[in-house]
Amino acid sequence: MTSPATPPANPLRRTSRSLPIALLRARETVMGPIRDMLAQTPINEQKRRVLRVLDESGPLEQKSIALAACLLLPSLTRILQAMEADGLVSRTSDPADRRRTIVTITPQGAAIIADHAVASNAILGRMEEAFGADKLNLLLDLLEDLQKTRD
Amino acid sequence: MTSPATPPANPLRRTSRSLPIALLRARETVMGPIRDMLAQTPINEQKRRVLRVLDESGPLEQKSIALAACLLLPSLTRILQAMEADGLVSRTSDPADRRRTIVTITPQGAAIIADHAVASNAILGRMEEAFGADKLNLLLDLLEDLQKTRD
DNA sequence: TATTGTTATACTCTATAACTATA
DNA sequence: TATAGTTATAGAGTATAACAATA
Repeated sequence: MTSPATPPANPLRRTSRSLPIALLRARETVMGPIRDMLAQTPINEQKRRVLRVLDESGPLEQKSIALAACLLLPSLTRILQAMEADGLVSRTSDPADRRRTIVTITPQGAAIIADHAVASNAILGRMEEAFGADKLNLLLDLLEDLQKTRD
Repeated sequence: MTSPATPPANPLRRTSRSLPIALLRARETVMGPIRDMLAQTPINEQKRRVLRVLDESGPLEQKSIALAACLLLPSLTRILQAMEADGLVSRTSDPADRRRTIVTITPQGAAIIADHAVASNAILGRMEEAFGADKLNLLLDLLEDLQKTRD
């Protein structure tokens, strides 16, 4: 006998089929070489996400940055204070709605992201080779779709 | 004109096509309702991962738990001490190699996981409905494949 | 009255190194 | 000499609430 006569009424999925766990494991796999790269630069994962978002979208209010970079506003406040002190971003209050703070990436901040691009693309290239470019694109399509269900 | 005549030499992918960022955003999307569920139970995300892994695999040494649950060994040490004090797991040293500690889920630990199953499966059911069961399975297949590239 | 962002606080995980016990 | 796990420590993110300024 290798299994009970009656399975549990509400069995949980195997952890490899649990989306939260599978996403986390996949992210750890992917982040390994990227963490090695970041260790040689003056920013960490969170600051890199903030710079990537600003570099892509242009100046943004903090609430939008928090959503796009997956950070809570109190965390982002502290991170941006450090980044502003380091000259990576600048902040001005929005003249149209002075509750809002508009954050802009500085040339120094953009330079760090540009410096990462070579190493970053090399890491992705190796991953495409190991995993398959078609599968990688399909995976990114599905992840993008999934994000759209976030209201 | 909507784009510069010559793009940067090493442009970075859009953040929605950056695998680390896309995986993180997808995970945040998925974890929303699961965090609501966990808030009503006596365990947090990390402890739930540990219990899920032990419930699935049976007794394991800590190094294997750390890998499967995406936790560092020092973090796991502290988490398991709390979980043992709460009666969710038990630990014994491996007689075959006394450096190793074998961790086993207790009936109380298994009961917590079983209690989660109904709510957890309901959450996944809603996600299947919003996202599509076929796409979800394809996504899980790809994530499982990606994990295999982790050596 | 609601929203944006800041501050404060307690908790927890991360990351690294040093250490113990065992092999 | 290498490995499994623990301890120590510094740093940082998480989560929540309370608060200020603005709309």
